[in-house]
Amino acid sequence: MGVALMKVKSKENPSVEEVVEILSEGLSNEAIITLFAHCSVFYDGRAKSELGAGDRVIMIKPDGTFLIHQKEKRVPVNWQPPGSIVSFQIEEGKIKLRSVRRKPKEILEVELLKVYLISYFQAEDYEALNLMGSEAEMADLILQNPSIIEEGFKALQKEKPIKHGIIDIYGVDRDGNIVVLELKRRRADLHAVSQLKRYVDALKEEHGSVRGILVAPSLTSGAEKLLKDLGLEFKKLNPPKREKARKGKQKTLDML
Amino acid sequence: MGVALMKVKSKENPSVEEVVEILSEGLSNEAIITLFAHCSVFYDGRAKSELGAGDRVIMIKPDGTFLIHQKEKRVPVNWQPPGSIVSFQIEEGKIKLRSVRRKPKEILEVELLKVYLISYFQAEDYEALNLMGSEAEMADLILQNPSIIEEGFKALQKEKPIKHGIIDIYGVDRDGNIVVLELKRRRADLHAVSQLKRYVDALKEEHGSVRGILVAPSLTSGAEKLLKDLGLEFKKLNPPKREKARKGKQKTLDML
DNA sequence: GCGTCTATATCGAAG
DNA sequence: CTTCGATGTAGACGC
Repeated sequence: MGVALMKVKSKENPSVEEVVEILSEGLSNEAIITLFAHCSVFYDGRAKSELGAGDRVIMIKPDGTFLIHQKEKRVPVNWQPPGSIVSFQIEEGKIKLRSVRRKPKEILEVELLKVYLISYFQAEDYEALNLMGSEAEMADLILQNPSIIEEGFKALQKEKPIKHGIIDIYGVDRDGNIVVLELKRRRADLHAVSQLKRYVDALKEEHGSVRGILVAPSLTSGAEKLLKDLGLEFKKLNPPKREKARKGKQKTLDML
Repeated sequence: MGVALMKVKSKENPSVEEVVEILSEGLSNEAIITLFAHCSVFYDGRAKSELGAGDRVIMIKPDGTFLIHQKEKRVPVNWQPPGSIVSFQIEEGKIKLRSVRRKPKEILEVELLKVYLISYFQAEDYEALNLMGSEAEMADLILQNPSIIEEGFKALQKEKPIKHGIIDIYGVDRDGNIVVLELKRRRADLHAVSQLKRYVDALKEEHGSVRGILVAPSLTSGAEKLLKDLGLEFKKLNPPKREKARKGKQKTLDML
């Protein structure tokens, strides 16, 4: 017995039975389910939280993602990541949604006090994001054109694992000194300087003189001071916004 | 002329005119608007991205938050943060949503090729999340009971600003040595050790011997090695999951 | 699986 | 406003 394959289904002010029906259908159809509901939320896992009753938007994705959004902020107030298992039960005439993550063990429970809208969407999507301006692209730019850093710079290795961490770019300058580059796609802060220092210190245990260069569009005031105190250097570089080869799944003949 | 104040409104497979109507109503009503739509997305700002046509869920919050979710992953594929200004226009019979952030200048554009569902929700919510198990609670625990760290430890200051950064907890041990605590609510990594090292180094410029203790439930293998190499210490401590005083806005008589 | 690191990170607190 | 550090960070990539 197959469930009707509808692209979209929705119901305003549904009864408990209708919520159960649409929820079940959405889950078995691998649809994205959204609810507008008055609800309270409980979470226990890496931390623990309680959220008293209020109106929220709930989204359940076919990959197990579970999101609860309040009317403000970019981030969900509570959530469960992909791979979580969602289920529901009825207690005293109210629906309780439950999402469980196995490792680490985390449980999210939503008590639906009133559902204003339930809907699902059988989304088809074969496209992936093409993002330009990442740190990876800064690295590509430097590897293709090392003199951007300084005349005579030669890049020897990318993502070189060392004793305590992984160096973004490892190379030598015109005088043969070892050079460590730490790249940041945005304004670099104290954290970035400490990271560079850690790499430089690790290499200094083996080589004599090691230069450390922080490559970023700019520095915070504190980063600039610390960099100077530690004898490290700064090279201004903006991340390039270049088109990349398409990575997303393409609709091919095989899929039809 | 006032717009009818409905808590929820929705329309499946709406016409362009109906999308415009519900969108306008939702925006002026300070509602959360969601769309199920086949769309393509363009973003330019701190980075730049393109996303070819596919089915997504779009959410627009009254605070300006703009989210575009694909059917997988916990995070939105594109977004705009709170404070952004949303608008729309019609081009060749298609609706184009546009969200602009002023600083940094960022633009998000969504071309709606087909809308399967549009809905809005006049959400009322006066509750804030009560989260237990944060780093702040570890700090409270230590300040209330310093011997948790070791016999004779005395905490002198919390969040002490120093030359390069801010120390979580600053104190002295039974022998009068300066002690720096760096707290982590989860397994501590290389970054945490580098951070502690930065604070210890800064204090060493003024005081003679300074002890650094990383306080966390556990350490990564690399963090343990680096900690030992740097002569720093580890104290195992789990973040407590304690109830906190309510912080959320409460419905009070004044509001009625 | 763990370890390491990036992110259009977002968010909040403090100066 | 900027700086700084936490986050139930999530996600990716390597081993």
